[in-house]
Amino acid sequence: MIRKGNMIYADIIIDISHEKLDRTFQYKVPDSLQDALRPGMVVEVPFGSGNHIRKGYVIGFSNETDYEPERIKEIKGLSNDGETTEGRLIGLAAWMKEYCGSTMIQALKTVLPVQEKIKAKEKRLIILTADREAAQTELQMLQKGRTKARARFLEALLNADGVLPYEEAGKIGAAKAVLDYFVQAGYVEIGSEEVVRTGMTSGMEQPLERHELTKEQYAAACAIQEEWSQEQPRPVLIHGVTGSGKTEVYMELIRQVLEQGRQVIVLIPEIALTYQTVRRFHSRFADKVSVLNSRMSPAVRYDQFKLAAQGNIQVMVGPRSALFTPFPDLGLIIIDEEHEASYKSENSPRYHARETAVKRAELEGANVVLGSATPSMEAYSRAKSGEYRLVKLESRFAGRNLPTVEIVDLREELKQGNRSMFSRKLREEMDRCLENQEQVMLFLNRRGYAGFVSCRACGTVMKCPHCDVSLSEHNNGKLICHYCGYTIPKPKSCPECGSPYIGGFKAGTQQIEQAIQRIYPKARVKRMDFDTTRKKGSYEEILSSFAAHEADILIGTQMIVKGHDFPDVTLVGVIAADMSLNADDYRCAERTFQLLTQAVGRSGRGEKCGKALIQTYHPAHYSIQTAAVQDYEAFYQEEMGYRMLMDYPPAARLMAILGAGEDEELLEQGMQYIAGFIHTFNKDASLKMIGPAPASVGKVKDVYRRVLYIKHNNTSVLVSLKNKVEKYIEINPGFRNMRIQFDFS
DNA sequence: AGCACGCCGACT
DNA sequence: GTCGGCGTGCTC
Repeated sequence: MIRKGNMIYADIIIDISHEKLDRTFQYKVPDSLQDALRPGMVVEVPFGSGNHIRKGYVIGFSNETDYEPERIKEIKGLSNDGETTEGRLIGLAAWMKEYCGSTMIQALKTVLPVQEKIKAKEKRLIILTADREAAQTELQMLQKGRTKARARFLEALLNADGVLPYEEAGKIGAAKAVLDYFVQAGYVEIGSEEVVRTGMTSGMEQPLERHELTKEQYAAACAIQEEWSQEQPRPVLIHGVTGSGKTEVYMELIRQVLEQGRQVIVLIPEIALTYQTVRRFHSRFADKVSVLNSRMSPAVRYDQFKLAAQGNIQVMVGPRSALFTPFPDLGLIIIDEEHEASYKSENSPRYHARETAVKRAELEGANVVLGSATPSMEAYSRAKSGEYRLVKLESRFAGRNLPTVEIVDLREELKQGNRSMFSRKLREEMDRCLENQEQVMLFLNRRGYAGFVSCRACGTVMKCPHCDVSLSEHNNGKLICHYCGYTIPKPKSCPECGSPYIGGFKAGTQQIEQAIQRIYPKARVKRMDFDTTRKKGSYEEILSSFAAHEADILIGTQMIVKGHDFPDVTLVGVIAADMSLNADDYRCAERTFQLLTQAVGRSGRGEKCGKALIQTYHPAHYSIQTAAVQDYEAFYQEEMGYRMLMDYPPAARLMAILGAGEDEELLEQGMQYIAGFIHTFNKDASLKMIGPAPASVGKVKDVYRRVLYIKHNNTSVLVSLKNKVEKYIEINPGFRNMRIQFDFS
């Protein structure tokens, strides 16, 4: 945050330990601190009627106040412990507020471990120190007198054998004053007992196993070290084909950082947080490692963070939120499978772990290493421009060859009269596999699926002429673009070839399962999707039972293509590559490429050679063609051309303004007003505005959603525009009954 | 969390 | 009346 001139007041958060104090207070900035004070700094301020000196965190500045100016106190000075981990995290929150478009409170709640009702991290106890007889006599005295609260309290304490949890005192109606009386009189003491709620660490001790790095892995580690020795080390992107052993390189880097006495955060996609991944880290770094996952209660999570802050662990492995582990001397942040969509937060602040990690590393003098077999367009374009350092791992483990990939044209199948979900080629291959007692995986890439309409004869997909994304079919029989709002009625026949076989794409895992069971009644089939994995642990269960060859065919969505090696799988069938290819957003080609590359890589991981079949109506599409031959570079070039042509990220920056409200008309009006307001800042027409349009999920629980997109090649232009819109919304009461959020990509 | 304020019951 | 314990609510 940049300060313009002298600021009179600073917004300060007092000690974040209590929910009630979870708001900002304004303090005067003394002249002596005018230049030095920055958001994230820790200061000492007088607080409350007793003017007790407390720690506060500076989160922003202003020149105005709603409070009576004469009652505003002055900051006493900088806290002597100056920079703290917490303070730096608050600096990160300030950045998130600015660049991800959220309120400061939302950003703080994301970044700081202390919130919700954390059951006293340190359990406080009231301990009776006087002997019981004296206490008994005192109790009788109190009961005779009018000191009811004191009597009540002492009685409870005696009944509890002289030890009472601190919270109990409040429950039985004994205020602080009552307690103080007894402490003063020497009857009781307030003691504490450390109660550490452990995560999941026991029973995993294993001997340290150390793998020798291959030549290539060693070279990669050296290249990264070389980058780190630079004056200003850049983030490193490891582009390593599947099976090239990125994890081994991570392990080596972690070892080096730990040796320097610094700590490491390892982010992995939620879906990959399996027992096996975790064990890998455990077997290498033993009790230095702790693991976070989103199923953990806030209390357990809090304890994990505390262990980290106290230096009891040095490596934290976890999903997106593990990024905020409060290590005192963070040395390295690793983000594995950097392209994964789960690294982007769905709630405000809608931060991306990659960008946020780079920022945190910058604030704390740490390094960042990203890894992927199919890097995101964002990361790879930065690596190309030199903003990131690119390191490649190109060879696979010996004996593991690429499976042969075949693309099946579903339009041909229709011409030949085959209207089932499985092409003749796929049937043939499945027959062969099952006969040889090998396993089959059938993959349905439904991610981002939103009901596109296509022609089954020629493959034509109904697209928006302005945004070049697929139109989505709505209940009212109309086709809508979720970027600009363009709407047309659903055509009765294909506008290209006139075929009447035009319609929505309907295939689910259940239908596939039923069809398979009809064709292969003897085959043992497992299905894996949201329904079958809802129960805790069932995800692991299905995968390990399939790995143990307890089933012949596994049908599933993207969950089945991550992690886990299945040595007996020799055939992977992608039922309809078009499902992810024709999603209604600009990233669908990228996602399809990533999913197909991963799916193909599942086949032939054992000794036998593997095969993969991709069924599609668009056999010539570049993401399918390049995925089939695993040519990332070719894909990137094509895709980047499209992004540049259409001004989509990373070629330009895209800010989405998301509106939600119960009244559809008011919401539409409000969004139009915002569009009009933005228009006044666009005299030079450098901003490209599209929409407002109904959001992808247009209505959730009777709340309507609209979205407005703004494109510009400069992030800071969009950020300052966001700030203007925020003010505009705050001033105009018409926006009271709708919620506005921002999302940058 | 800590402090003041104001309510209410008992005792001068 | 007035003293003092005890619950409530505010703190820039």
